[in-house]
Amino acid sequence: MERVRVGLKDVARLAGVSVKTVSNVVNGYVHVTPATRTRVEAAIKELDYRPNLSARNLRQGRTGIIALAVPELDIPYFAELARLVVARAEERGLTVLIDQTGASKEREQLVAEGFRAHLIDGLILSPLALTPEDLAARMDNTPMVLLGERVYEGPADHVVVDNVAAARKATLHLAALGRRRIAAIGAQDDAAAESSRLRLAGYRQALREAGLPADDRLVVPVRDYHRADGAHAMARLLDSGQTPDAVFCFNDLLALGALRTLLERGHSVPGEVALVGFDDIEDGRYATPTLTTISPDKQAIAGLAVDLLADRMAKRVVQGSRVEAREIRVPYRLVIRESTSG
Amino acid sequence: MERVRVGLKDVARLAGVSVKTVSNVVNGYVHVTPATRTRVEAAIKELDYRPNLSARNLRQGRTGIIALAVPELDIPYFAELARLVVARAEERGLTVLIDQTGASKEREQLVAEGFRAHLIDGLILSPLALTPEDLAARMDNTPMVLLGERVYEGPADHVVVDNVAAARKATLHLAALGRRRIAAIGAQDDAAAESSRLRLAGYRQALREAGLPADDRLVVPVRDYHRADGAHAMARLLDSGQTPDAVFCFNDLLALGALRTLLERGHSVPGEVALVGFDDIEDGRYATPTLTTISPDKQAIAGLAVDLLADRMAKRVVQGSRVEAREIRVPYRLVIRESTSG
DNA sequence: ATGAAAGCGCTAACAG
DNA sequence: CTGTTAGCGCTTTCAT
Repeated sequence: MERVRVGLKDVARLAGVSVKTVSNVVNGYVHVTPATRTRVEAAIKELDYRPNLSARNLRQGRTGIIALAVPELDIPYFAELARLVVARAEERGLTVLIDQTGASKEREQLVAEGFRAHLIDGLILSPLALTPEDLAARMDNTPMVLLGERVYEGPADHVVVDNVAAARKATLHLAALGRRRIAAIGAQDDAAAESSRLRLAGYRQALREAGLPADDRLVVPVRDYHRADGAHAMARLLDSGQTPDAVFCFNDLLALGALRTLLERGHSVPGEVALVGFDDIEDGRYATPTLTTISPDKQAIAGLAVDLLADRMAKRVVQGSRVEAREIRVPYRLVIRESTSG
Repeated sequence: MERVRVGLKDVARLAGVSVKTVSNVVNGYVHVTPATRTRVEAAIKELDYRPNLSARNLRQGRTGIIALAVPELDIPYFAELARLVVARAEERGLTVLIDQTGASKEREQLVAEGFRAHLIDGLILSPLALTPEDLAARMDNTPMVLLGERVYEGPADHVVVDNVAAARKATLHLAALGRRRIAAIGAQDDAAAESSRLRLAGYRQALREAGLPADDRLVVPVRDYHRADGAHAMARLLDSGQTPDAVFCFNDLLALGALRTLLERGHSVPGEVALVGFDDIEDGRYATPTLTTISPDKQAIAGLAVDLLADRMAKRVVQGSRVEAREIRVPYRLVIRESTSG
């Protein structure tokens, strides 16, 4: 038994009205007699009619779909963000489609250049490999909101956390504990690695303020921001003989990896080495010791990203794309847990 | 400066050919003179033409979009699955849109009943709250693939792991270590909680085989499968005076929560209490001690789900929806780590 | 308050 | 190998 394709026309016929009237009912217009409305609604239910979105989209020139482009969905920070973005979008009647860039410059560029043109109305992008120049040179004019530090002056909104200030705060916390040899894990050579650069700056600034010497042997570069990178970085640091008494890791995954290496080798945390991360992912709250970390307001990040994007999408319809780029700073907190206070 | 809406017609005019020819080029048809092709391609680049997907979809009756419905994106198991599904779908030219059901029956039903009708061509659903009856009563006939144990005989494919056998294997592993008081964390009252029911069955079967008494005080129910639930369940177990010498947790998050509680209270793992989880999420590989777990082949789950779905979508076009429901069993392994072998 | 008809951009017959 | 044309299902003037 094959379900029949049912359209507005069929509903109209059954209800004995015109297509326009059915459309009005479906779209909740006001000027419809209650009687007519009831009749139409009955017909809709009877036929199990569902509007064809493709047709509606074609007609209206929009789809109600936005894309969220993140490096990878199973990086907890982005998974948490994605959950919040999807939830907020839903509240606003928007559907979210996910693009995974793998932090590859090519994929990020593809996404930014709108390879989903005509399918999405807007884009939330977490650029990792794209340089400010790349972004400034963007041709596509689909509304876009960028997540992460501001790196670009084009007509795109940014939702940012003050990475320098947050990294400084994390490092000062370690210094205040009396730690003198504070290492940093998470430096990246890559020119595009904005947040790495900024967190490093905050770390160095804090050392200066605390009157501690900046020892480059305590700054460990990583390839990626995964647990494995943190574990390897920590191992390299220990192997080099540069045992620190504290480590600021540029994200929680690095910190969890580093923690693993430390415990594996019999170092006590925070006894011998104190540890701070960045992101406040749930893992850190259940690690042993629990992880001190910088906690950005993810709810705000996701909510604002969707709101800004929706606003820009609306504006675009009315007045082209001539809207000032806005930058919104989101609050963060230092959450002190056992890895610095056990 | 407003970008002009450019369509096939414009490209055709510029290239001096008909729309059909442009369409042929765009869709990579064979019968096009190289010369013509080049000319058309030049025009496309010149105008920065992008096909309007809504129009194409409307015409073809499909969208190339599939939905992945999971309880929540930041549950690591589902995040890992989502990453793999999105990646595999992309390989097949499909776009994935995410629905978060929050394991709510209402939301799951909405998704299964096709509230995205005409927007998606197919659906991959991980049902948590839906009962077999709910699913059997499904009206919508969008192709669907179910993830998890088979609970339903309708025309939907299933990608499953043998929960009973896997749980049995995990429990037998603990018994083989000489543990006698093996607890289980993760029972659920909910009638819809298939995998909980099955894992519990496997656990009990293993106890019987190992000649161990089944003590219901060692079976701890939970509300959800999050870290917090595991932590609380373990606390309740310890508080009840029923200290076990091993615990089989029905997923890794429960195990990580339980681990936290054990360490917090000074119990050694695996010394006093050995621990096994289920899912093999990355967290478990970096916990201290690292977590022994059942590792389902997630790559296979995601890949097969997409493949089965794509196959069913193709078949539907050809021959309606008359295809046997298929059930595919995916392999799993017991991965022994420190939490049972330290 | 409702109806009639045009057309969004594309693909697929059907011609040639 | 390429051109012409008819809709896909919907919203939206413009009438009534």
